[in-house]
Amino acid sequence: MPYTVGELAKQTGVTIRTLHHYDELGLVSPTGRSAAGYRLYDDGDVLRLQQVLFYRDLGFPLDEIAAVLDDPSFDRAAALRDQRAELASRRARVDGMIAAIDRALVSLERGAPLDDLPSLFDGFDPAVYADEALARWGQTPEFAESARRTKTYGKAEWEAIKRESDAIYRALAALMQAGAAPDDPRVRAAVEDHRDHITRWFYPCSRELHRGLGALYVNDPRFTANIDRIAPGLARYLCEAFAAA
Amino acid sequence: MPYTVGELAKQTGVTIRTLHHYDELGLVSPTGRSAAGYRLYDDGDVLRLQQVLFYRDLGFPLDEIAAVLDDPSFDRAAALRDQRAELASRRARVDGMIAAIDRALVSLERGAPLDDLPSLFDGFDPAVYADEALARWGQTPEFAESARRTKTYGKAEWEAIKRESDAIYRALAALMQAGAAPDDPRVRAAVEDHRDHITRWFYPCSRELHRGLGALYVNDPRFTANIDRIAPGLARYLCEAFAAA
DNA sequence: GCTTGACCCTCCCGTCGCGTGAGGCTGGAG
DNA sequence: CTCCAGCCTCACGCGACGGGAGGGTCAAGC
Repeated sequence: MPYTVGELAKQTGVTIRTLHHYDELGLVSPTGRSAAGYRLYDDGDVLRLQQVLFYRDLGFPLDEIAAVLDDPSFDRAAALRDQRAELASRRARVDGMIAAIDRALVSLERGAPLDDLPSLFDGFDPAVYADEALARWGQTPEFAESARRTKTYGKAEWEAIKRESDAIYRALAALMQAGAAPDDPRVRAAVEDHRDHITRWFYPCSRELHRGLGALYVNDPRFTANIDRIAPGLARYLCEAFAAA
Repeated sequence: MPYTVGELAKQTGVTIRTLHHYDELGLVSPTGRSAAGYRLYDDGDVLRLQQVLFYRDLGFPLDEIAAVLDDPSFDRAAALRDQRAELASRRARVDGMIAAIDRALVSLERGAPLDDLPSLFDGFDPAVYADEALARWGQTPEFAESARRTKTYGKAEWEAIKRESDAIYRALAALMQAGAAPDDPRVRAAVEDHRDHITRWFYPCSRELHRGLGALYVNDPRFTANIDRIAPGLARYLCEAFAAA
């Protein structure tokens, strides 16, 4: 005894529109049609639908569900593990947003009237930059200029600096992950962006100074950890890229 | 010194397309245009963009961002708390999916060849139903019929039963939350669906028996908790609705 | 003065999983 | 024969852009 869309919808808790959708995708197509064109689902179709809904409830996209179900040789366990990893990273992103909201709420309570203060450098205090510079470059004129200029920066500037550097790092991380060599022209361009960023915000940065900065990124675990948070191995890659420019 | 789209994109790490998008939404519109029609963003526009990106990174939808930024009297703290709650429920959903995947992986490892076994009743063993029925209805013929029939049910059937009952409960929860009275005709229809569901899967369920079931839902904390997981207060509402039918 | 290449513009279709109609047949009950 | 519930096929809409087509603009080098 075959089911019509309405009956099947009631049984499975999906809407009729969803059944239509799955039919036009070829994901769950009724075996038969009545003379008037009504969709008629038999028991096999119902089973198929339940399998689809099983994977859907696990967050799989519909095209992957089709792939899993239509290929008996598909490695289900691997698919589940992949999906688990995907969900885990989704959860991590949500956790990050929640943490950022909590930080914003705290600083709001502390009386900061602007709620756009940027929960800056999340966890990486700009003061660390200053300490680093002091320890390494001591009394160099570059440090003096940087200190003089950064002293005048407010929240807006630090926000801008962080966004800009993040953008550059992300671009370089993407190139790294795409397998671009450190002397690839696109990498060189991004490296120049970074040097320009340092020059505009901190001090005039020569290529030589820039190479030194690259060395710092791999030799100081605090810098390494912070940079590698964007992408594992990025600090080392930056060091090589800065040297190749 | 105003910025063009490309310059601003580099500074902020967004794409040019995103800037176009925000412009056509009126979310961040450049103050000026060059003679040739190029968008020219001044410092105020940049600030505005950074505020938008701040909220975007917290997961706010763009229309809410516009509302927050365009209304100075907007309660930012409340908006942040609301968004936090939204993210928390998103996180809970992802957690549920991950837990379901883990259960599926475990049963796959245990050698179950079908990966569509449904991680049934997540945490609510069907055996509980049996125990309940035994304690309450002892030797009634209804229990006998139910026991005889459910004995033959396999995974597929239990899956179907759960889906069907979930669908009915969700429909009733929606009606409850919409403020429908327990004797509302739509509620009556859904109640009949539920009674029919019991009759088809377990035992012939008269209206009287159904009322008894409703009482069980509020008097037994296990049932209450399980049902209220779908929506708080649903168990009580069901009891009233079953009585009003 | 002209070409080149990098930049900019405005449409406009595609994504993903359906929701939500519009406009029109069909099937069983009264 | 008439109702009304239920079915059908389009087809647009959402959210936040991605990406490309087709075409103007700007600074630099020849």
